Amino acid sequence: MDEPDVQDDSRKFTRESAEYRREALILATLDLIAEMGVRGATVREIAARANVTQGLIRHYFSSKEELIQAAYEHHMNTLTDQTAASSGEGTALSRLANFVDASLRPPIVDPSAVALWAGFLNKVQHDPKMQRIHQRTYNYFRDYLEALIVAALQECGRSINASEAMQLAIACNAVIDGLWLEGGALPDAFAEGQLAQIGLESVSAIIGIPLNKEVEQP
Amino acid sequence: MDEPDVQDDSRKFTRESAEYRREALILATLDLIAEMGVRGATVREIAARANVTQGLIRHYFSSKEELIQAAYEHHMNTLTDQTAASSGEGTALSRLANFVDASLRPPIVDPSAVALWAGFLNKVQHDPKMQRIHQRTYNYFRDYLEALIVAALQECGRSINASEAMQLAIACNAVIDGLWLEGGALPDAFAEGQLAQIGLESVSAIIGIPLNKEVEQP
DNA sequence: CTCGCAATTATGCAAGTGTATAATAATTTC
DNA sequence: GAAATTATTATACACTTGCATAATTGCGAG
Repeated sequence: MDEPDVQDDSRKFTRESAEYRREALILATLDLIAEMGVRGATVREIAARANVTQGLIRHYFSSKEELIQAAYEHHMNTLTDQTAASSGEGTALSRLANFVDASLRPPIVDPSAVALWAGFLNKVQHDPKMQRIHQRTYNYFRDYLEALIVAALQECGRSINASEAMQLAIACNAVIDGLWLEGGALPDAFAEGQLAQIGLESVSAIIGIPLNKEVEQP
Repeated sequence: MDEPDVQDDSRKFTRESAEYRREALILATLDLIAEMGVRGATVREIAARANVTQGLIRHYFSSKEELIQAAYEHHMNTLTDQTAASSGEGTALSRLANFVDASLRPPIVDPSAVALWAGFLNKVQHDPKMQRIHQRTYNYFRDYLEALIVAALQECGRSINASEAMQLAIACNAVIDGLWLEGGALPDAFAEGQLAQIGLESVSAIIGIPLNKEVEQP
């Protein structure tokens, strides 16, 4: 008797770093909210998916609310990081095109991503702390887009004032968001690349500059 | 003692038509989902807000799930009805302008409306019946918009093929949806009329026709 | 090597959940 | 106007929820 278990040795659990456990819990939470909505993200489910028992959540977060806030912040940071990476190098025009294109393809366009957004919305509308995170991320995106637009226009020898720039950024941001939303909500309604193409053409039309994603040639 | 109650006579309840009760329950459900998310829309809360006891829900709907489906369908029908009414009479150009304008002002742009949309999304993604309702409404909007766009272009002596028309409709729909979303999610971030103005300019740019909402003069 | 401490599990609880069933009372029917 | 009907209420139940507290157990310090 007492033979060691098939894979594990007979330890009942292993200690992990606080960082590792926190992240595991946060990722499990995001997964569950995307899949089943906040309603389905119960402490027991979260704990199970993170391979711990439910008591541990209270050891790392003083309440479920705090865990959800942490998860939201984590998610939003991931989003902005992905964005910053997407537009890469090159002329302002090509960076803008890359940004639009990347925003309208997987993994950004994805049913889970939209589900996650929707799952958080209620909390965002009611909890001031989450409101701040939301506003910060939205502003980050819009300002980023605005800078790209202004730079692209300048490259074409055109210049606009601050108010016009903001309006263009709001409009372009809206096209992207709208397409993102529809692509995530109706995944089978659009062909591959269709959203990106429509997005590029729409942004082109709005800012008045022809805009083509660079086709990289070997 | 035993004086009759202030307003009511001493009846313990009054019977109402099935139609009235069903609608009351549905409206209570929509209110609650908008306010607190699906999570907050419990049978007891719904019943309380509809001024009945919880048992009655099961008398009109075989399950809570069915009530929620009915509520969703009701909501979507309301949306399409409002839309059809918004664009009114006149030239195709002015009808298109009116449609865009109405879609980007209250009561369409409204935090509760966005909250409602978000609250339903999970169910929509998982329940085939709700998926069908969603798809039907989305198609309705897009086709409606597409027809307006084609007519407006024709009025200007331009014509496009079916594929181009669909792309323009998708793009315009996306701008509207995106602006709608942002206006509902960040109510204080936009001045009155700003969303409508940006929407009109963006749609103008996308379809390549100057488009101004008619200023009605007395 | 063993001891102490913190990470982790185990157990319990009160409140809230959807649903089922029985009891009541308002309206209709004859 | 009494009886049948059924809309409505009242009560109960099994289950889930978040949270609290106690009991373990892995692991590093001495």
